[in-house]
Amino acid sequence: MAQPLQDPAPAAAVMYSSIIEELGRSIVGGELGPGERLTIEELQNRFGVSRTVIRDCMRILESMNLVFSKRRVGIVVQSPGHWNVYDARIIRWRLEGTSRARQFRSLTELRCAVEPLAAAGAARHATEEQRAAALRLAGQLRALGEAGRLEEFLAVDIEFHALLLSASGNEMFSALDDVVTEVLRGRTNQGLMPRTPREHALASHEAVAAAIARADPHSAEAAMRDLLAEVREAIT
Amino acid sequence: MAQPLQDPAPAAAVMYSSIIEELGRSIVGGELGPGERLTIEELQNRFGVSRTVIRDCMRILESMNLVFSKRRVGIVVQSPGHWNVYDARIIRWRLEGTSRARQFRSLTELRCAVEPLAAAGAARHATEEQRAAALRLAGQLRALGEAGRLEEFLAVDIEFHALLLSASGNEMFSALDDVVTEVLRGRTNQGLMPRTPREHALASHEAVAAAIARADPHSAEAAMRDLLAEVREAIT
DNA sequence: GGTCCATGAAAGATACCACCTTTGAAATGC
DNA sequence: GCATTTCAAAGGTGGTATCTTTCATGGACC
Repeated sequence: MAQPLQDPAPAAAVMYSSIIEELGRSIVGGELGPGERLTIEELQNRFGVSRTVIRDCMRILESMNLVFSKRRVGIVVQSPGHWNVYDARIIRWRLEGTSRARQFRSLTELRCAVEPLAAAGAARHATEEQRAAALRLAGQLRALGEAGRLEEFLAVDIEFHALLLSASGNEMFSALDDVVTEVLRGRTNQGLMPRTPREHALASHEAVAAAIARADPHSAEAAMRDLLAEVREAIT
Repeated sequence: MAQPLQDPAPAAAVMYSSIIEELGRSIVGGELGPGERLTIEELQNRFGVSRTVIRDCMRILESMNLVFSKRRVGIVVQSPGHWNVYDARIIRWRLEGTSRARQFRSLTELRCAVEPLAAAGAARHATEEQRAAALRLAGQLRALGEAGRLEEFLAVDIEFHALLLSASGNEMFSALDDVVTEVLRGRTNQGLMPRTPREHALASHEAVAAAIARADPHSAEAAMRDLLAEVREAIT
């Protein structure tokens, strides 16, 4: 049974994923502009794969509204206005490319819009466990923040916000947890965060958690708005 | 060449779209529960099409995270938590099915979250034409509202809100115009709207438009929040 | 006899190929 | 300038090959 091939890299996990990545990035990055045409045959040659694989890729790109295909014409790149900008892959590609700053700003603004209502929702709908968890996480945030342990602080912060979104009782909100995670992570990595979290931030996290714990939607919403105030100022 | 076949084409515009519709609806509607398995062969027989078509469909459903496929296992239905709930088709299917009420509530809440910030954004970024259009539409709303012409009122209302979203300068917001349209239309059709729009609604539309016209983000946001207040009360 | 791991077989997705059909843009003809 | 023809490219079919995962079988060891 000697496993001669220990090769841990099945690499070609799925053939098309790498093609999707490359084409998606080119479109989102703007190297392939709206109206530009591709053909299946051309892509076959370019990537050295069969028609089937290219077709699969086109179906996927089509369902993200990055392209559409017409007979006799080929595959046409769509203009940005048509893209499914909530698709996780498109969000990722935009954050990787030259439009990072703009995308980051959009996501931050979206977060600022959604989180206050998510907090109110959590105050209404959270389970007992979730309310307890919110208090616990807010406590950890203070401890880690005052100790200046930034990385752990970030991890708990992400957990805290994800908890609120999922407790909000609104699946459209919980689906945004990746967005919020990305924004929080980006803020820390870009050095937009103070060396040690401000007292104000710690206090408002605690206020949000407390309001959720005592099922007080109005206070939860207000506290979250307060928490986000400085974030909003930074982007406007 | 005599076209013997005038056949008005059995609608099957594109083959797979109807299959996607049917399967998507079953999954979203819950007839196909999470973990349930399908195979390509079985679907081939069921719909009487070739493997290629089924594969194309699976690629699309997969990219919406409604299913995932594994070798030797088949195609497995994903649990609702994984779905791309911002995909226009999924939103539509959910609104058609038994989960309509819940989905409607979620979308309304999302709208309430986003529109105030969109209004603020519009006050900052709108073009001169857009500012003028906002004022004009608000004026039309008053006229139509006072005249009790509900259908035209709805159409202009939809146009007004779509304008704000697209003028907001945030593509994540503008991508939600379908959502807002759907919510507005639903409110009217479900008889949630008063016979003639309330004075308060007319006045706050005007206030939003005026704030945008004079590039006053804070007032625009506040006026929009005021406009949405009664909507929010209705869903909580 | 019961538990555990190796082995093999089978099921079903992934991938490639060759070929036919349909569509609609563009060239051509009147 | 309109109708007709042409034809390139996508849509669709079905066959074959490959690969991965599961599941059942069977032997070894406790």
